[in-house]
Amino acid sequence: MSPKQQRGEATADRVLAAALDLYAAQGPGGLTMTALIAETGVSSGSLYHHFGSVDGLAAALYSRCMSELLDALIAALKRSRTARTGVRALVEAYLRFAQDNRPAACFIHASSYAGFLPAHAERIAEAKASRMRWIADWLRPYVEAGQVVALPDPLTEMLVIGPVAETSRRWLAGAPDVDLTIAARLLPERIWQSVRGECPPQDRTGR
Amino acid sequence: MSPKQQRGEATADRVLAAALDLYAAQGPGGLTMTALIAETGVSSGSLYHHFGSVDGLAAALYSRCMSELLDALIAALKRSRTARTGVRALVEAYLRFAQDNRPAACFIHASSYAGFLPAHAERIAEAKASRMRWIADWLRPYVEAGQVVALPDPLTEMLVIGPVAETSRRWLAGAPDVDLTIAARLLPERIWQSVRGECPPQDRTGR
DNA sequence: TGTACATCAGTGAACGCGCGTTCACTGATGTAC
DNA sequence: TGTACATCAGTGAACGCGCGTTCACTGATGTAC
Repeated sequence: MSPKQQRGEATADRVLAAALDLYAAQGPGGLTMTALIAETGVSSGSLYHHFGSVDGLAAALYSRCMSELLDALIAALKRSRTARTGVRALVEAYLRFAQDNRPAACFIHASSYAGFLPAHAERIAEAKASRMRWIADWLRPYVEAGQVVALPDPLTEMLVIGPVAETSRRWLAGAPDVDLTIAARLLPERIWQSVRGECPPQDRTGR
Repeated sequence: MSPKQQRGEATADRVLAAALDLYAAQGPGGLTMTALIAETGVSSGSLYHHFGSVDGLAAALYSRCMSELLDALIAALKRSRTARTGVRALVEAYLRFAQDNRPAACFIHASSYAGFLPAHAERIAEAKASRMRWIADWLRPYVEAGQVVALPDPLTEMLVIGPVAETSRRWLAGAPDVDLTIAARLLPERIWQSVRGECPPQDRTGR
């Protein structure tokens, strides 16, 4: 299922790229084996050799797109030195990812909690878990210091990701009243207000 | 397309109810004309007489579910007398709706921005628009008084709905770490913090 | 360096199934006079 | 109150299409001796 030769990996990559294009161009329902075979020239047998089924292919694509998104978020966090700038950077990075990687963002938002997920849950969790842990680890010290509010497990994530996910979703759907540039300017501070703790930071280095 | 006789409306209702059940039981992909015909005993011709196509049926179902959700939110707002309690009530009502109307919430969250929406956009907007306007009208005075932050059009909605939509979505997908009761206790105040304005309310009537 | 062999990668015709949709039709309901 | 007629509601057999998947096969790659 996972390629053991270079050319195998190459074709798998090529197929996934084409699948994403297809999805972006035709929407859900455009992503079919038949279309993928026609588009890439790869044979059906080869497709099944690599992905096992349509759901397997969708899961692989989802896993890949989600990893890219999380990597973008992590990269943004790495540049941040305070809780506030970190949270703000997370928000900005998410919105920028949606703008720069429309097809991937589309696929992620449409397939979250879709049919193929239960079947390939482990495969997907594998890619997500370590990256989510990294983000949680980054945040933890600030929570312990009281600069970020302490909430049961996924609630802080909901507060930060919720508004940007909803904004992205609506923008991706083509809503004319959503402007990602304006959102990226105004949402970060508002979202920070929703997760900031009672204690301000003790020491302020830098300007 | 819209029924002109009582029995017509009755069957349309019965079909939509069955469609929602089918969706809840089998997920997306379980909602097919074939399955609906088998489930309800209504003939295919009758189905097309009322809904025109599968997409038309999905649009009608979406429109109905969304109206129910928005009505629940409006009902919650009607009981509120301050900006803070209103926003908190909105959050609580959304989460309660998800818990009490799982199939409807499922369908709404999965189909938002799905394939059938562009085709039947007007039909859906019609049901949504007046209710959304009601909510916007409720909020406006508080925005003008500075108790709720003034943001470009959909951003306040994103801040309020985003976290609860994301929380519902994950709970509906069966994530074990999401507890709607805990969310309903902790999210309202946090979300209020994200949309509150600079000016506290001038007069406080009541206790 | 050459050969033998196991594994991986890729082919493409063929399959059956269930999907959405159509259409000529019958039966029920309401309305006008 | 009765009749005629238009419209609405509902039937169900039949259609073709494109989907996901299989399978017996060939070709390429890497590895062991």
